[in-house]
Amino acid sequence: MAGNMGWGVIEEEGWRKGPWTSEEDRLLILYVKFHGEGRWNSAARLAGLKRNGKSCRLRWVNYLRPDLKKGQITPQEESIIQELHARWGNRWSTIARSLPGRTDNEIKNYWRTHFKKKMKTPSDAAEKARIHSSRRQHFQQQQQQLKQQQQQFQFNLDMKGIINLLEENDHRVPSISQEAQEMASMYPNTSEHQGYFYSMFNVNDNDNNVSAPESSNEEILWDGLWNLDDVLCNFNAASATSKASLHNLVSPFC
DNA sequence: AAGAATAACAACCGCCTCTGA
DNA sequence: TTCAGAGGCGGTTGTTATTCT
Repeated sequence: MAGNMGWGVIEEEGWRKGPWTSEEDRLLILYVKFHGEGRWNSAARLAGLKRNGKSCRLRWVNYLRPDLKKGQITPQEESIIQELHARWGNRWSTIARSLPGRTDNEIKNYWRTHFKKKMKTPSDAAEKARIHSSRRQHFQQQQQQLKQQQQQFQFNLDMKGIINLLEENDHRVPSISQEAQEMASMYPNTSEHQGYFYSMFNVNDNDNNVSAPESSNEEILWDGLWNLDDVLCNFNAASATSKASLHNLVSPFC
């Protein structure tokens, strides 16, 4: 819904406000994918987002986290919410911990729109709300699927563009640095590029988890990734190893 | 058909706590 | 011990979508 909400985008002291764009979402997802959650002010800076840290955190926690459960609150969840609210009151984050995939914001909104209403009119409001919610849910699921398909398509296009540019430059720099060759020997079951990538991001062949690079050089490399212009600009001056790592960094997305 | 009412929820605000220098 | 910055939390607002009259 955020994308089509008509809030004017306010710029205050350089910070953007209002609804997030799909591009901003994409940048934030990429940041978290490689740096992990936390250090949200850094996220804003490194990802090139003109958002403050709080806004980044909120967007991730309430909307972008991959483990979020989409869809209607189930009757089981509803009864849990009622029970826990009776016990803890408006401690939404505490309640949310008992409902995996649900956020405190979501539960808070649900409570306000459902239970407060129910307390006023205990008639057939619940049934009407359920029907209404079901219809709305169906519509939203369709819209969500469509949006995700569009975003994935655009994302793949972007990444393929980067890959193509990297490959063009690969032809101009045929030699592989000694470091890359060492990494290739350390990871004999992979290409030298993958070996460097794995070592750089602390992953192995059996591990899909990727952690953030630690050294300052790697951070510089990482920072450069966030802006395609920067990538291309730095590329001409970068080592073959760095280019290989850049290449492998974006490959999984294509 | 049109306007009013309501539901839903993303996003912001302000306060509080925690943590590290 | 103090202080500043980061992050967490609950309350609230603003907007769109949908239903009702």
